[in-house]
Amino acid sequence: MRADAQRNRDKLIDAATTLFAASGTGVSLEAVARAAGVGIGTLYRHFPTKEALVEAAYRNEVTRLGEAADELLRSGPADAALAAWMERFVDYTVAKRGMVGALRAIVASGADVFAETKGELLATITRLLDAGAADGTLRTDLGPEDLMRATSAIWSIPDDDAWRENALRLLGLLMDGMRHGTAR
Amino acid sequence: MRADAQRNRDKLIDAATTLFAASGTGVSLEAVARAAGVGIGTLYRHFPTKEALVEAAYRNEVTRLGEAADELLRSGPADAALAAWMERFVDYTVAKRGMVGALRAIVASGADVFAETKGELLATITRLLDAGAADGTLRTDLGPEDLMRATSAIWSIPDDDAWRENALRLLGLLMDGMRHGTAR
DNA sequence: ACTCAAAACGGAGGATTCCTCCGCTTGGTA
DNA sequence: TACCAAGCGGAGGAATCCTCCGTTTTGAGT
Repeated sequence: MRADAQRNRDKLIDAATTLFAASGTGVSLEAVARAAGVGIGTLYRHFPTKEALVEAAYRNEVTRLGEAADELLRSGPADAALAAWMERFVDYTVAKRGMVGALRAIVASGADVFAETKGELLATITRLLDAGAADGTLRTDLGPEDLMRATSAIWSIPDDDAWRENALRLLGLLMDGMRHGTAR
Repeated sequence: MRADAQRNRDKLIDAATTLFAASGTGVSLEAVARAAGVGIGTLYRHFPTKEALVEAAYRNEVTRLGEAADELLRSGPADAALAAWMERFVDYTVAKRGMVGALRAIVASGADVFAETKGELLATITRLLDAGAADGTLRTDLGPEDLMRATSAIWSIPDDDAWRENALRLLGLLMDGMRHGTAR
């Protein structure tokens, strides 16, 4: 890749991350290109579809969430780690509100769009669930996709002052089900 | 309202319900108008926005789901009624796959779009939860909105052959949390 | 340092979709 | 029947996603 191409690619990802976090992924691609200081054609050459740009913008952030899960697993039982990780997830979303639409799309994607980002998220949850199976603190009859989907319910909470509180209560329900479910 | 206006309104709702159920609400409004045999201007006079048409198309169906809940409450304890109602919800969604996008929008709507339909859904869940509080089979620290949002997670399940099975497993997790949660 | 082909650039414009406007037609009452 | 408010339909404005193609820039090889 040529040097200027790499520079423009980085500028595009930066601009997209900022704009998406601030105003959601409804932002027009022309606005992203303008903010990055490049033409619309350049944007489309680097990211053939809007989804590709969205995925690129959030890959890093998802990776960081995965690292946080590993750290939590090292310092306590799996159920506590899972609960704490969910809480971190909530706080992360509070900080980058516009990400909600993108995350929803990532989780909901059935086929191959967002496949890598989704896979990374699933791998993180799998590590948490495996640890729960090993130390016996979590039920074992639900897969990582089940939990990821259940967690995605927080994206449908309206965006008001009580958002964080509502999200935590919802995740508390899930944690109770995961800990005290009928099948261990 | 003039007779021809009423006729056209009904034709539009019929056409919209059919097309939305078959292909989702992504269908263009011109296609709906064409299927109803009216002009696009007529469609917009009756339903000023796309959302208004979507809401009109599904109001009836939501009412019917509410009646089903009352019937279930008459024939058993609240936790069983809630579980059975959720199952009915799943089967309903299987039948009208295109409705998913609309339901997601209804549940997620924070302000006033879809307010009536959402209110009807909430009233139904409230009746189920109140019954659970009365007979002691369900925890009481979660509100109807919490449960509705948690249930909405099934909309993010990819649309394949295992959809129903996946949805039921997810709702089973919720029911376990609702029955065996820490706070009663 | 220079050449030059390949690669990247940028913006005009095609296609689709939501929605508005306005001249024509029709239903229902006097 | 005669009238006119109400309803009708479709052309077209605006926003958005994405494509095409002539122009500019880069950097490897001499």
